[in-house]
Amino acid sequence: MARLSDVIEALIKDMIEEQDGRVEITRGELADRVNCVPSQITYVLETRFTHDLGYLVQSRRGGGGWIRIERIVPGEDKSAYIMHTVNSLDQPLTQHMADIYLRNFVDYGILTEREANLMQAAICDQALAPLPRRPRSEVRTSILKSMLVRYLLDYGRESAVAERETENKEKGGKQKENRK
Amino acid sequence: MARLSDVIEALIKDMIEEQDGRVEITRGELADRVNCVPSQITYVLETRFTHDLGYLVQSRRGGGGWIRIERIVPGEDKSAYIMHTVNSLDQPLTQHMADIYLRNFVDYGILTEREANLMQAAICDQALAPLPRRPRSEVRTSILKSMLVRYLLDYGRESAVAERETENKEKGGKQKENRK
DNA sequence: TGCCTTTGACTTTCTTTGACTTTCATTATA
DNA sequence: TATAATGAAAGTCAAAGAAAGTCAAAGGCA
Repeated sequence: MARLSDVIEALIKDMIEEQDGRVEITRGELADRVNCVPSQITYVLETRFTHDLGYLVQSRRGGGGWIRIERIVPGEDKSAYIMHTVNSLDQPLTQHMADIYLRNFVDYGILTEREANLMQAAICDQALAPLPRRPRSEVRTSILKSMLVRYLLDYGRESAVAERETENKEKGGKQKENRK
Repeated sequence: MARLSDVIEALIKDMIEEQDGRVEITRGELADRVNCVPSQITYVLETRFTHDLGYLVQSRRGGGGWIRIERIVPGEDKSAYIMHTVNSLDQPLTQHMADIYLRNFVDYGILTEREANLMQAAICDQALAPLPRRPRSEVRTSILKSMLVRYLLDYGRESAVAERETENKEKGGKQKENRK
């Protein structure tokens, strides 16, 4: 018998598929649809929509609150490389090690120097100075993963837009703004 | 959707933009336009138009009273705007507050959406999840500042390169490709 | 038996509302 | 003319509302 969590997972994935890689909905509404308590949604998001799997999850509390789940566009050239790194990252990272990863990305033409610099600024010792060493290296890993997935997400969208535009041009059709 | 506060925020920003960086209006009239109680305007001003975000809000009570909202830093000078933020930021930031800062940058064309997204990924709750709430907000401030400063550094370098290239062109000299 | 799942009571974060207070300009009054 | 009354603002603050988050206990299943 299908576990509830599996049903929720499938539902979310369907919605993501239908909606161009991104869902925004209230946790409560999602819970209503499958008749479960809201906290179960949280559980599913935490266990099945992780960075490693290429998802970003955000939320906002209070009136008008929501949860948002976004997924990278798989199958791009870059994405395999970056996701491979994301998946292999599971140990705490020193700044030095993180720098090496970033340098590699630049050397292989995956990231521009600017992009790498920005990421470096987020995970350098100075930025994380308020933290003791222990959680510092842990959170460094987490931040790096988050940024890499985000990068991929926007990168994928951009190429998708570019493709669509090329198609339109080929068809000689006129294009209209389709991003809100 | 349509959180009232968001509508009010957008409305005020539009008015500021149209009127060259400053609006003067009665709180009551603003409230009437969006059909809310006047104190909600106060709430929006307090949360979205603070000094740190680059605004100066003044008001006068009594008959003929008004509120005035003004951008502190002129819109054209991107680096001044970012520096203002870096300098005035020193309180711990919730993700929600950080998002407001980033959206402000995007609204004024200081960061592209992608750049803001990338920064957002570095300071979102999901990325900082390994941390307990207390140090989390503190380190968020620190990371954001670090990224903004780095952004400025590279931004400066880039405009310096652009300038140099212009100079070279003017001299008719040929230029070396030194940046992607 | 040990790991997932499921549940629900309780907490925290944001937003909206409204009753009450303070301040100011204008007008009326002594 | 000096003061008092009036009305028109904005300010304050706490309560109610609307979400999501947390966490530990209970339930299943390999």
